[in-house]
Amino acid sequence: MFESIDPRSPTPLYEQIAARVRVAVAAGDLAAGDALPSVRALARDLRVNPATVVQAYRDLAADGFVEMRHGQGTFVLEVASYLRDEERASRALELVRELLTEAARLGIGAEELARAFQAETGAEIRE
Amino acid sequence: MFESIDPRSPTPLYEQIAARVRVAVAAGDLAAGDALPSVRALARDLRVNPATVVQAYRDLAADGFVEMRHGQGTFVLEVASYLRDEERASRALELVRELLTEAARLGIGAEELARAFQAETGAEIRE
DNA sequence: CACACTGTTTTAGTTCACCCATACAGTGAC
DNA sequence: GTCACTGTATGGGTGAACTAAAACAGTGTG
Repeated sequence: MFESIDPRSPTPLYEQIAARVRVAVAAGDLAAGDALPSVRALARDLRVNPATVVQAYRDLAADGFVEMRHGQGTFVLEVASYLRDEERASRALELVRELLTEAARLGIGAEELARAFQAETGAEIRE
Repeated sequence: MFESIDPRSPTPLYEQIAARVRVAVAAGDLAAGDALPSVRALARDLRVNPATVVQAYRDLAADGFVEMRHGQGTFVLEVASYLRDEERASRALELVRELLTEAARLGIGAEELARAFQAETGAEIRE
């Protein structure tokens, strides 16, 4: 589930790990109540220090995504499940609208954004 | 022109200074060909080290906003259209990256965003 | 030339985010 | 209790970003 962690990426390891968990939850690979890999197990798999995984988990806990239970494990919370399917699509639309608004303020049009989006994600965009 | 610099702000001093110049240019307070305050003069006014002002000016020069002439001063450039395009493209990329980061926090991937973008702008996107 | 301005370069100190290592503490099965 | 797991807490090493200081170099005037 957490194969591709890139130590040379400019984004910190703990953020990459947290992002993986968020994606897994959003994609339904992890449901509310499910246990995440233990700190040590995941650290071993990713060849990373346990404290780094802890930092990722702590961030997720601060956001209300998961709950850390001393001696038991880290578990996905209910709240995370509302971000699914239509809800996700709607949230995506909202984010895109914010992007377009902010861009318009700078005189940047949709075409320019499309190019940037394509450059960043590799997606092919046509007008 | 550069009164309000806040040393306690989390945004670096040199970025604050550079931002002031951009605003001044955008607002027309500084026209093409105008000289910026000298490194030392501005540093004295802002009670900041000259090297800090240099870094701000260097950033602006790298963006094509100004030109630093050894022994003469720093001058606002004619904003050639291709430079504006470059600046716009760079800002667009920055905005898209923020979008992707924010989306990732919610477990929303690039694909979902591409769909939303297409729905909102009518642009055709292919993977 | 000297002089007073301009930007340039180099070096260094401070701070902070990131990551790691290690010891500490709770939980549950046996 | 003991054991094997779980998360917790503390301190340290590393490197990058930021700011500063000082010495170096170009320009134009008299």
